[in-house]
Amino acid sequence: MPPRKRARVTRRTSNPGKDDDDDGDGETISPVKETVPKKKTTRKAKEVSEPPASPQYCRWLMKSEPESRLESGVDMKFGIEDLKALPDQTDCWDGVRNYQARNFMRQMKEGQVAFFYHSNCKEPGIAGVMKIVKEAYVDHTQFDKKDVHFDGTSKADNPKWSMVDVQYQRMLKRFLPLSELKKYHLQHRAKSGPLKDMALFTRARLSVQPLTTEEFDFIVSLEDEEPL
DNA sequence: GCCAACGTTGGC
DNA sequence: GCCAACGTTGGC
Repeated sequence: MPPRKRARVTRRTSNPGKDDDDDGDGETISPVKETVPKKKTTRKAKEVSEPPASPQYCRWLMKSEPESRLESGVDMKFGIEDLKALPDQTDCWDGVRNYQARNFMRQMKEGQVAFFYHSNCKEPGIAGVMKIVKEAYVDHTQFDKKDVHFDGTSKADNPKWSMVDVQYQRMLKRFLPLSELKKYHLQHRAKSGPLKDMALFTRARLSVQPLTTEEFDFIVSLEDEEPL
């Protein structure tokens, strides 16, 4: 991994008390309902604790700030151009300090794709596409006292935070501004369309969020449309 | 720079 | 376990 990483997104040092909530990702967004096979006397508790029956997503959206902003003296800037400029155009997505976002990263599988979203900037929106090239592993910055995202409550034998590696794939043919996505979202909410429940609007502050394939495909199709 | 939305903390 | 205070995210 590259030398100096700026962080992205959610920081927050949490505390020992309530940590680990495994993974469930409490969600309200679940597209798929799961019927729990409760019956059966023959089967005992299946394996240990179940991997929570969460719907499995395979498309993602990840936010990062493309413009300079100092946080504790450290520049948080990391836009898609910065990812593209790295060796192998690959980087680890460190610094996520929000349980829901972390849990989504833990669900990511190698080869899946994610939108690179530019947040907290002049023109927020989706800039391009990247690919997950390494599944969730320990985010080392939680143990680095010098890092902005150091978390003193995380223990080496039970690390709290994870990250994945992402690789630049391509820019979108045109930048898709949040304002445009929002128009579609409102339209689709009124008439029912693919973006009616998009997490970008229903869970505004989530820095790592899932997309259904319908949402993803619709958004990609906008590349060839005139700006709304 | 403002501030609404919302996650986290911690007293009780 | 409730909930008020607090801190952060991120659009505008």
